Amino acid sequence: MISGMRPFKHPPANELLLERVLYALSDPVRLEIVRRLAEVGEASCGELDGGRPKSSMSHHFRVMRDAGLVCTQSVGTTHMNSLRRADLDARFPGLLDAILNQPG
Amino acid sequence: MISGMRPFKHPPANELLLERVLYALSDPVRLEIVRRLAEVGEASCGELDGGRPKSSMSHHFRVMRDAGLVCTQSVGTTHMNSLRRADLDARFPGLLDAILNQPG
DNA sequence: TCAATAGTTCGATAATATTGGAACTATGGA
DNA sequence: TCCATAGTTCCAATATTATCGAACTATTGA
Repeated sequence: MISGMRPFKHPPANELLLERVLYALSDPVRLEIVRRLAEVGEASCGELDGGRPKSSMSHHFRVMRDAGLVCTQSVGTTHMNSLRRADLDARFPGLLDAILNQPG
Repeated sequence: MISGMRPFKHPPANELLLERVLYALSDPVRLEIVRRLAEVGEASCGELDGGRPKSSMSHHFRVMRDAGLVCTQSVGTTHMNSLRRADLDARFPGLLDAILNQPG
């Protein structure tokens, strides 16, 4: 089978909204996930739940996807998530780095 | 009378939380107010409502104060608001500038 | 002292978000 | 084919937030 099933909706970089990005990052769980992704590059959903229920995690990932923070793609039986660094940097220069450099 | 009545609670710089700051800025009304304050330095509440009811504005200013974004002090019969730039820059270096430099 | 102005606080309502269980889908492996 | 794994979707319950009128407080000026 050709990979890349599961048509997750990822908004194009030029349509990302600053407010949405800030909102997505204002939740401790999501901010931690973004930090982790910045470190490790990519990770499955399961690797990033802190023992939290899958449905809750699924919700948080959707918020981050809708905001344009992360990109999710099917790889075998897991969903790999990664930061949309390039898109974010293009649309909001310096923003992501400024946030990730903060204590927290 | 000695000025500076109205003991508004302004959290100390070292206690500011990144999540709270991001949340406060994730609302279009508040983000616009912060942008405006960055331009004009300081302004009363009334100068920054966009025809919105006073009670709504009061709510938004409180959110921003609690997050540590703005400082409010009584001046005569008005409340003057200003960005807590120095405190924010000390606690979250580069964050405020990065956000204010964004389009939107 | 009285009226006007600026803004807060209270209270109710509506809108939005978070949480998590249960059922469902898709994939890979035995 | 059957099972386990990974995650989504659906749903209901709870919690948080936003909005705005009305009543209240503080300050200035007449």
